[in-house]
Amino acid sequence: MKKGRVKLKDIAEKLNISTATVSRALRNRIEIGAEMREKVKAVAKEMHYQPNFMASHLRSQRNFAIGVVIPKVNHQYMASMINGILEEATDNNFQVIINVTEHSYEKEVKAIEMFSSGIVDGLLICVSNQTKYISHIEQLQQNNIPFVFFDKDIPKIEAPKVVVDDFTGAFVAVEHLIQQGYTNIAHLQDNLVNHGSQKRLKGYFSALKKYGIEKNENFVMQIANISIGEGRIATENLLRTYPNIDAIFGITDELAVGAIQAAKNLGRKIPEDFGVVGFSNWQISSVVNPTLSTVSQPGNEMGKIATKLLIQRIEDPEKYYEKKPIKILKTQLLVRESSSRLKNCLNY
Amino acid sequence: MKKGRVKLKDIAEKLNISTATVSRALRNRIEIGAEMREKVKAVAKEMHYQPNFMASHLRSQRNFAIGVVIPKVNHQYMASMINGILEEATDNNFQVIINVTEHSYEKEVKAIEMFSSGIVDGLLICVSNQTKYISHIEQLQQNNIPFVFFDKDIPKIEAPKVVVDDFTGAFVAVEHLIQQGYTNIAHLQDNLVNHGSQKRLKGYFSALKKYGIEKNENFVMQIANISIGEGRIATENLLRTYPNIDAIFGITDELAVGAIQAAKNLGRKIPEDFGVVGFSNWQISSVVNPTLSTVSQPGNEMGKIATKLLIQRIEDPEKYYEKKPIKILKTQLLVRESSSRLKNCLNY
DNA sequence: GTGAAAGCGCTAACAC
DNA sequence: GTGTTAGCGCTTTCAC
Repeated sequence: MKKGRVKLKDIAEKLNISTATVSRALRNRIEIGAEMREKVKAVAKEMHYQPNFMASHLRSQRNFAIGVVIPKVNHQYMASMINGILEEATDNNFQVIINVTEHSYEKEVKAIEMFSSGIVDGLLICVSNQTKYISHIEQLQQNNIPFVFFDKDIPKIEAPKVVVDDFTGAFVAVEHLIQQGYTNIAHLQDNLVNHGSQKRLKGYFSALKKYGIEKNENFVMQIANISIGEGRIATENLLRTYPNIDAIFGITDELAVGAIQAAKNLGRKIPEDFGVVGFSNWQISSVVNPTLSTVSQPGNEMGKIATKLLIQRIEDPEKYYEKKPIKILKTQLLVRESSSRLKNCLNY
Repeated sequence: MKKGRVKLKDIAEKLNISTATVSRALRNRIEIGAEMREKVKAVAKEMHYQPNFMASHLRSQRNFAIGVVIPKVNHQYMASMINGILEEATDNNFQVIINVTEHSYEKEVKAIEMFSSGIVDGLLICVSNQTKYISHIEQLQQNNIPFVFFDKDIPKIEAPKVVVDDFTGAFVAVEHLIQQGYTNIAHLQDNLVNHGSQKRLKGYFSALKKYGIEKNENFVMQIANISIGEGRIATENLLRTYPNIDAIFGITDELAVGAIQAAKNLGRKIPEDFGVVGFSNWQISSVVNPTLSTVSQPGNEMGKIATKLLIQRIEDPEKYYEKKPIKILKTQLLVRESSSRLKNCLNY
């Protein structure tokens, strides 16, 4: 596209053949003899030919590329999802283009608009936690662009989805705290916009209920901008107001690490006086002191499944048009030091 | 591109005007009257028109998009670089497409080939630490595709570069350890393929020399696959073989955190008996116990500068063709607990 | 097997 | 101001 780029025509002229023949030879079409094919390929290589995506895909209406929209790539779990996506896509000869929205609704809309404009065959979407409106997603459906939600779910929209079982993940985490003997368990939440967050909240309440612990709405803190520091501040405030709180379930590991810091600052002994469990198994969770118990999610598997679903419907839209499967993957509780009050309960 | 996608022609027919007028109206060209412009825009919106990137850019030879090639997005520093890139690009109305190579040479080549095919106007490249061959980069130059190296430098290639001062960063870190009274300072390295790594090694040697400490090649450990675990294992081996080692300078925070774990496992008191300094200021460095001193790098600034340089040469290739500036940014030593043997030296 | 020609959706040059 | 026309680089009929 820049001046001087080698194109099919240049190769054709050099060999005194037509561009059609060159195009066919480079794409290994059977019509072309082996001899000619090799000759063309040799010249193409020699001239450093790079096919022009724009042109070929404008013509063929196929890209062999998928777009990925994600809010952030800041921890183990996200990284493993991307790995899963890349592995599955590469196996199917698809390119992957990633667009990071930084949890901004505007950037998400822009990213999806950009991907809608013919650059990719389909989309893998993980919505930001600021996404309250969904018209940009509905537009995808109207434009017949296949997409699959992963990690984050928007219940209102009917589409294939791959998510983890947030409810059970949270339930098991809180149940574990209760079984370890903690009774006044607070919960650090995000802004609760996301459906998964709401399900984790329900899991938290449900576990309390099962063990006959009365729920206290004041024990749930909503934190708009999640960070270790915010988790620490929120926990310090909580513990000053309600000194009887003896455990924290954080909706992410960042908040949970903040809770550990706060508890230590206030002289609580972890896990003897105070228990903490996080969610997602970030790298920090195995480094912090004490190490943080957490709910790990199968990121790689999720990326792979989502990508497979997407490619299926790219390859055969009619066949999969009606099918909107929702895959719910299991989480795993990793018990580390921050919640192992009883003996022999560490499993990681 | 999918069946039924609305195109310029559909809008034109509905309004009984030409596609050219529609195109101009949508792009706010002055030739078009305000009334017509609004009418066209309204219809376009109503019909959910999405311009086709492929077509418009094939025609105009301009994308307003830049590609980013990076090995991994796994820590604070990388994330802040990407933020810087996104901020600067957005300010200039450029889209950003990111391709993660996972430190694989093959993926890097594929990513660059894909970006070379007209999808973006220019490239921001951070090479992987496996990149020993450079023909894929040279091809970019032959194809006149503007690019800027950032973070990682390939000395052999003449191109605009934005890097940090690895030599001084390492020098200051090791000097700090010496000033804190550590004398047998080992160094955990990566595979030394990367030029920046080599410069950090030189900085390490140079600081030792300045203070009359004889260098010991056995104190430098090369680690192929960097991780916390590998850092721990390497340090344990080092300390068993050379018990007199009393400090570690790690080329990344991951290795340094591994060193902290190893030293603790072997009963060394940090920072009293043993000092550790890392590089890059990952999130883990402020969470680990004791907190890790590290050399922080101005990621956001680097991303911004690299993006600015790239956009300059996209906008005006002739003017900047000859200029291949090399910007070297300053690092900052953050002294935390892991190396603060003397009083009042903490600065972070 | 190979070439000629049309056209993917859009924009720019040129008319009027 | 607006329409007509050509063509970006490629793939794909349809001839031969």
